[in-house]
Amino acid sequence: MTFIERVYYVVRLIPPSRVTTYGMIAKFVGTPKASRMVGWAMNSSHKQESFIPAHRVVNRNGLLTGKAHFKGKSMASRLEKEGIVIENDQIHNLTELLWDPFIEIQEVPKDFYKNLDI
DNA sequence: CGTGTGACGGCGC
DNA sequence: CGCGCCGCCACAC
Repeated sequence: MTFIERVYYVVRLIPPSRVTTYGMIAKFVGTPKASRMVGWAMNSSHKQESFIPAHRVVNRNGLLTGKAHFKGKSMASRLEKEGIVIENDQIHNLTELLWDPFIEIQEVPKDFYKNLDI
């Protein structure tokens, strides 16, 4: 799988009312220092046919840094609809809501890390 | 091919 | 503590 495919795969697994961070996704997909690339991937995620809950990806402090890229319903309102409380574009109880892919994802497709050296 | 561009993160000051 | 620098890397052009 390509970098983008791996990122989309992980983001699709984030359940409602939970969030994860760009850094965690970057680490999980095998490029721990490429967290910016995760944001870059989210930028074009809306073009995908299947739904990708990009609003559930926030920065390490729980800030909604990607909010400017949402058309229609805002990033905050999408999260609030799932019961997440936001104040000043920031999730307060991030540690409780955090969805850690290393803990939550039991197994990945065989070709997930195919073109990657780890 | 070369280069610019980020929805980030870590580290130093 | 906050702020700013810089490494990062997939992709468009």
